[in-house]
Amino acid sequence: MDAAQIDQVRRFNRTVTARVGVLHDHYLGRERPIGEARLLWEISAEGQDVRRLRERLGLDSGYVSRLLRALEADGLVTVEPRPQDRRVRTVRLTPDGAAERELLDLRSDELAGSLLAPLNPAQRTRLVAAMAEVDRLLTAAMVVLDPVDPDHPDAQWCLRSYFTELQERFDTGFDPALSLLPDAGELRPPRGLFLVARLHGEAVGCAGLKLPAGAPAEIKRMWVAPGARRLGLGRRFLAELEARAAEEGRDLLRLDTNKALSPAIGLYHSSGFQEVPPFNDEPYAHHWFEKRIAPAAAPGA
Amino acid sequence: MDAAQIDQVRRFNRTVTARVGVLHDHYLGRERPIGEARLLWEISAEGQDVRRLRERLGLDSGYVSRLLRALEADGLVTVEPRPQDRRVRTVRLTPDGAAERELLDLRSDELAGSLLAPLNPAQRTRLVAAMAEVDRLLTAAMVVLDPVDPDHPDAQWCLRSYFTELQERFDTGFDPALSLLPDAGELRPPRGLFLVARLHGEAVGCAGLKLPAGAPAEIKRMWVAPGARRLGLGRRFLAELEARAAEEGRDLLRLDTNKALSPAIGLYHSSGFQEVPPFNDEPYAHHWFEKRIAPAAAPGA
DNA sequence: TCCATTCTCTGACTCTAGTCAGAGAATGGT
DNA sequence: ACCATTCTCTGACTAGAGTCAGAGAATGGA
Repeated sequence: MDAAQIDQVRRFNRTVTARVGVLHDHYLGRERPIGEARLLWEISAEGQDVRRLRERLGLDSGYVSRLLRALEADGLVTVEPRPQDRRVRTVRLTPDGAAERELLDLRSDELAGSLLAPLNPAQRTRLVAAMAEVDRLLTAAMVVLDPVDPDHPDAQWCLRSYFTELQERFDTGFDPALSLLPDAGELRPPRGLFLVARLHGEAVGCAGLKLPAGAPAEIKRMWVAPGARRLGLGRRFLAELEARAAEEGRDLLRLDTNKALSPAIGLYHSSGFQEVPPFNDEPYAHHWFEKRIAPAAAPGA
Repeated sequence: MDAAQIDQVRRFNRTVTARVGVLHDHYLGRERPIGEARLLWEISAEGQDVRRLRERLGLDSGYVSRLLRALEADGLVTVEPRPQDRRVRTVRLTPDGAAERELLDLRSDELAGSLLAPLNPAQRTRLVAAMAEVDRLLTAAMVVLDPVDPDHPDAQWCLRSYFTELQERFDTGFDPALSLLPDAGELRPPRGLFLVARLHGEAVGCAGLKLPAGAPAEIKRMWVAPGARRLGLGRRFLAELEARAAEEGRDLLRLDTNKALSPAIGLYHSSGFQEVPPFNDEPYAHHWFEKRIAPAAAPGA
């Protein structure tokens, strides 16, 4: 990360906060405080728990409560206890609220239009393309990888999605019972670990690492949600697992994969993995890879 | 401007205001109200007129005054009347103020770093490039073209800069006395017009149009400040002047230029101008261009 | 059944941001 | 010398954003 890059990012921040940020608030908050507008914006059609709203917007509970009271008074939302747990309250848009949200969407369109309007068509095309790129990469930068227990709901959700996808993509289908499944203990310290990738707190991918005694470290169950692909997440998982295996003093990383997963195969190749003869009897595997890695001492913190 | 473009811009706005906007304020405003921080940020080392600060930030004069009082009380700035015009007051950073600004810069670097940190080098390079593009195009979109009197200070400043630049770039040097200079009256309605381009209220370019009776319309003194180049401003000037000449019922636009101004020559070619034999005796001209345009009725408003 | 915990809400604040009207000093043109 | 204009500042506001402490209802577990 060199100084010129930092510099460009700074210039970008300046232009963009000046232009987009200010306008955004201005457009959105025309006849409504932006606190209320932001809240309205976050309430989806099916309703949201107050708790979740607070988390997403990072606001004080008292403040959110007050904002909700204001929206309720305007007849834009209803707030009701959730039947299963009456402490938690769920916010829903009324028809009026939905209409108001619609209006915010319209404003958002206007803002977008005002950014493009002064440009000629060629410039517009280039601006939109560059924005898409920035959007994609900033989104990628917002993804966090957390080690979790394989039994954690997020982990379980990822694994279920993973299996469903394999079932669809393998021409033979996929039956977990026939596969060499590591039991959860193998993907939990000290025998391994399991990472979940999250975007805005929502799970969007997973990857497991087996660290068997007396055998090479092995990557298992790497999956990225369709909506989070093309963000370099697979590569990031590989790098992270490699670093962690290295910290454990391992010098070899391996994995197996199915021929149907061609993007993954490309990823392994371009990440320094070499194809090797089968090292296990996984019935769904067609390719086996390994990569020499540099073992490192565990870091201080 | 199609719906897909609008949509992408909206997605961008959301990601960016969520990520950059919020962080920006957060980083910048750690121990100081962001109003003050923004102001501090805008005061350059040589000092700024209060008026200019107000314009750049788009704030109420009373508000700015109050903010300045606060910064002054903290010993970060001094405010003194400008000797030539004691109504205007100039703000200057004290050493403490410069240190504080330094700190803001550091914060800004941290923010930039935090955006890049989770990415791999290839992604960083792409992000930075895309940001530069967005930055450039949004900046371009912020430039406004205003018709002004050729005696207006902004126009005069542009013309002086223009002559200085010609002096440097022509291998013969440039002496305005030898050139075919239109007098100011020729670039002022009804005999012509003069446009100034402004970015954040600051002049960044100019272009004049002669509309002589019984002769083709002629573009004169088109210049773009070095800091505002590569924003498509030259092309925009040409388009604007063409439209205005058309409104006046003209069907031919012409101009002359010096061989040293190769980017301009490229621009003329790519904007539909054809090189023609000399139509005047301008001693500094090597190339003469003209373009047929479609005369139009003057618009209602 | 009791008790710690979770979740939301209310009241009572503080601080920023920003607006508006008008005063007062300088200036430029006549 | 006068007057309209320009520029900055002050006073008097409004309203939005956000914090903090604590009350009260539900819940889950011992």
